[in-house]
Amino acid sequence: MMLENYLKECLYFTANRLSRIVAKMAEEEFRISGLSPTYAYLLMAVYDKEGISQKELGEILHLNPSTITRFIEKLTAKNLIYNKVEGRLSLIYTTEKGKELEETIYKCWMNLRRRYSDILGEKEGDELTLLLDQVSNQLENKE
Amino acid sequence: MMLENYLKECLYFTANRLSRIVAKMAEEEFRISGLSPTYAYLLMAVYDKEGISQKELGEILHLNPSTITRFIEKLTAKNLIYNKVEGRLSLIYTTEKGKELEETIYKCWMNLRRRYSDILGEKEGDELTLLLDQVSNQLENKE
DNA sequence: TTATTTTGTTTGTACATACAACTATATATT
DNA sequence: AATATATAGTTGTATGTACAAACAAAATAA
Repeated sequence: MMLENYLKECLYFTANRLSRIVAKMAEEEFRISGLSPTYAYLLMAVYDKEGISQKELGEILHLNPSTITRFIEKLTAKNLIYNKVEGRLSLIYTTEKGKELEETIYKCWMNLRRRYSDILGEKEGDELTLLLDQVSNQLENKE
Repeated sequence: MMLENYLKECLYFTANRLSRIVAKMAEEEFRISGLSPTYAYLLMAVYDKEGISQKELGEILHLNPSTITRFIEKLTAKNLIYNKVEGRLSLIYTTEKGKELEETIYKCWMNLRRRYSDILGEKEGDELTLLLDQVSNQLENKE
């Protein structure tokens, strides 16, 4: 069998490739917010729950604690969030400047969605997204 | 709407998450080869065509030229491949030591496949993989 | 034949992310 | 109350990958 077939029959390879393609699109769409997409999503999580802990952020975003720490650092440096240490917890809040970004981020989110929907079809895009979510859950629970 | 819904409705987020989960599985399965999966795939591409150029490697693996250069460096340092410069091309060949890895890599590839098939179902896993390949092609051609 | 453009590769730099080891706080056990 | 264990966050370090700019060779135009 030819190599290309091996590759396209490997979930690691195809998932990885798709992820890079979509990541590039997402970076472009979020550029006007001045943030890369994951940072924007972290902010969204704080809009959703002011005073959220880092642990919760990690759970929602499916990122490692150390990654969260690093993201918090950067967003704090940009003066978009701040944290209040409460015992061993570090609770995260948006600053005024952070709040001002909410509209923009939401717009980016919509633009990204429209961008791939235009190519894949709205229904197909949504179904794919849902499918990937379910598959991830399966893979994470079953081991 | 709650944030978690926004996230699982975003292809960037779900594709990225899946990719990280599968990447971790793949790294574990390829560990016995001493290579991370993408390096192993590069080697497979050289098995498939001794004397392949870096450009071709990039096209097959869907990686940037600069990334290929870096991978070549590492695999050369491990004495698994070598290159022959031919004009402006750099042609890649496997060394003896590289050839010895072929069996092992193939086994890792199979193990990885079995591992996620056991969770997702063989048919479902294959269909998903094919779907991701098609979606990636769509997204890359349509812009 | 020289000058220009194109093509393939490399180098510097940057970023998202992870893991392992560590620190600090909180809870449970003796 | 003192000690042990669990939990939350941080720090050092590593890795895969990309982009932009540089470089070198080849192809084309002058």
